[in-house]
Amino acid sequence: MVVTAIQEVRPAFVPFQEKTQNCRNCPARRKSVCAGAPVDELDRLAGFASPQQLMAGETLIHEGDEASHFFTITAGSMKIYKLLPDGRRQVTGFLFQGDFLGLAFDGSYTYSAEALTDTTVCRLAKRQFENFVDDHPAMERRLRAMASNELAAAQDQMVLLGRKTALERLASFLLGLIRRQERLGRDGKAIRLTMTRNDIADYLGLTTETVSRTLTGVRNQGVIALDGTTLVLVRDRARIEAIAQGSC
Amino acid sequence: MVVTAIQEVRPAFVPFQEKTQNCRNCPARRKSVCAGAPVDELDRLAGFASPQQLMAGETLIHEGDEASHFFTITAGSMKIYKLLPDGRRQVTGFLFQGDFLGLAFDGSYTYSAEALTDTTVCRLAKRQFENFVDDHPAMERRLRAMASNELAAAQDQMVLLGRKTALERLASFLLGLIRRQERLGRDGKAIRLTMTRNDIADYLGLTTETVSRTLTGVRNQGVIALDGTTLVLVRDRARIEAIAQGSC
DNA sequence: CGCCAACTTGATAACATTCAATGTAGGTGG
DNA sequence: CCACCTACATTGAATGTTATCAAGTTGGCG
Repeated sequence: MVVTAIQEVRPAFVPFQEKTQNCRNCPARRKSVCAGAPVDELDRLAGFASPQQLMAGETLIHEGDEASHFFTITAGSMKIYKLLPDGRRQVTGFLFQGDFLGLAFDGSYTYSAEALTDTTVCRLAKRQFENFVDDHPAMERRLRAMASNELAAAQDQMVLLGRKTALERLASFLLGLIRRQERLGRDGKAIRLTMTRNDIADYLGLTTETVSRTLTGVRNQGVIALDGTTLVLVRDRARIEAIAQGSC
Repeated sequence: MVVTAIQEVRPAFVPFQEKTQNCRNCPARRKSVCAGAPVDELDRLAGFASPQQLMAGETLIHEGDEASHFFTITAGSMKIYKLLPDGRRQVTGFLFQGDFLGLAFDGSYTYSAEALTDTTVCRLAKRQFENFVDDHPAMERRLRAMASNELAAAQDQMVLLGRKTALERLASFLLGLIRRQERLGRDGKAIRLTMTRNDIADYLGLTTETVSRTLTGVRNQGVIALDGTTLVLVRDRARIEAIAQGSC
């Protein structure tokens, strides 16, 4: 039953087939920056927007590359990350439907982005998109709101990385996934992890081994159950919240 | 000689005396969000802007309080931080002239802000400021640009907190101060630390002791020299950059 | 059915924290 | 003006959480 619900989250990959993007039918429009565009301007928007399919594991942008496009995630999930010269990696976020890539740069991308699952993004020509935004204050406002929200989330993540224990980090991470799922109208009782333990580790500033051990720990305490390695069943949400806050 | 230059950075505290704010003369205008306001609208802006003086150590906003105002730093320096219930603290940023407080919230402040030195801020009534911004696209654009820059900086800080060693964190921190000073047109050979070791520790996700030890370490290696506890003399900037990147 | 990547588990080691004591500087009052 | 007081900073020793190194195990997929 629960499993059935989850399978719906991960449908067989059916990419957009249309060659010309039609923004009116876009499943992500209301969630994305495009919700700020008036309906009668959607065709102009479609003029410089094109869908792009990514297979799981495919890289969309490389940190440092010249930024010629913005992107909105239409379907699927991605991770964004930064690398140190010696290969140490910090995942700065996991992105889902409606999320925007490219808010922060000055000519070149400041992070790399890779698809976690099969993903569809909407590719927006930078120059034309910027002109469009200049003509639509509601869009500009929405971009700022999105940037502000991301900034607040980034500050929460700084608290996590700077001051929380491994257990608290993992609980905070799970809670974030639960809340996101609830925001999207689904219940937060079962969470499908679309990223590897290594991705989670690089997001939480830990190692794969510590993530694995900590996950086993909370499972043994009955806070969660695991069905396979990717399906987390939430048994005691209140406990997760308490741990995440550090009141434990 | 160097000390003389530094003393100019920290003049005796002479607050604005004017009761009515005059945005035209504002020393921070060109650096701040207000640079996006047309000159002939500065008087309207001044109508809901009032200067406020803070003594070193004074708290301007408390995380969680209802947000009724935005602020721009006119002179001085502040720290912004978040607390966990048990008192663990993460400093999410140090703010200086021209910086804006309040980019990210939804009714209430998401962080606390405290003056490091005697500081003057420009207090902006939230509602009226928002209306003003709605009427001035250039201001909206500037707010977004500022949010984007802060977001990029926040992502850099995530890399620091999640993946760098104590030594690398300290070098990154010093480099940030050096670069900011250079951006402001002064040379980066001497840096006055306006924050305590504890503030630095809470910014870098370390303890006071580790910051102190690490600082002593780089001093003993000749990378920097210390004059008292607050004046850092940069001896080997290239080395600091190399360490900060992790190539060491 | 078997392979390979991902995951888990265990033993050891390291870096940073914690606890503790001492040192130093700026500010206040006698 | 100096001594004292309090904050802040430094240094040392012991501890601990997480990383590292090293096997094994699982499970998804051809």
